[in-house]
Amino acid sequence: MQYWLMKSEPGEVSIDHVIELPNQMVEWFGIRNYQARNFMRDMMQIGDKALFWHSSCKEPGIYGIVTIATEVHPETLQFLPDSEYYEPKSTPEKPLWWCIDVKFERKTKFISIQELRKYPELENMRVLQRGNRLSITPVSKDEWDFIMNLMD
DNA sequence: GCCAACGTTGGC
DNA sequence: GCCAACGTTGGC
Repeated sequence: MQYWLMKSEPGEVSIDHVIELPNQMVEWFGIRNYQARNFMRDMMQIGDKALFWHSSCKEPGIYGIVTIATEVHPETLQFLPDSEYYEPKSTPEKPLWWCIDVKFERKTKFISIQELRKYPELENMRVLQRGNRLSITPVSKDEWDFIMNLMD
């Protein structure tokens, strides 16, 4: 099993929004970055766990935990001409963008990015690196365990 | 709203 | 296939 960190703008999909959805699941739509796509398409497996991060908001940081709940599948919005995520180059026969669905596991104590930066144990976390713009990043088991302890 | 960092695009 | 220009991300 692998661990991940997944960013979402709370104005689009917040952890509280996921709780309200059927089965508490949501397609991880709208990813238009190849590295992030490849993580989902090639590396994620059902049962992997991810830190749910709110970005582009007043208090960026970790708000909850979700699990990877489906196999990888073509992302739906790329085929919808009216969607802001429409991708004319993509076809159902040869989809360009792939994603998984995540399922709500639990809300956690909020841990801000400033707090995460305090710990030398977490200094290599991808999300904390200067200039990081990747919305899906791997988290090591050590980092994961350390963060779980912070939440107790 | 600024801007650093980095990804993408497209002319050559 | 190089690389300048441009666009996007996202913390601050």
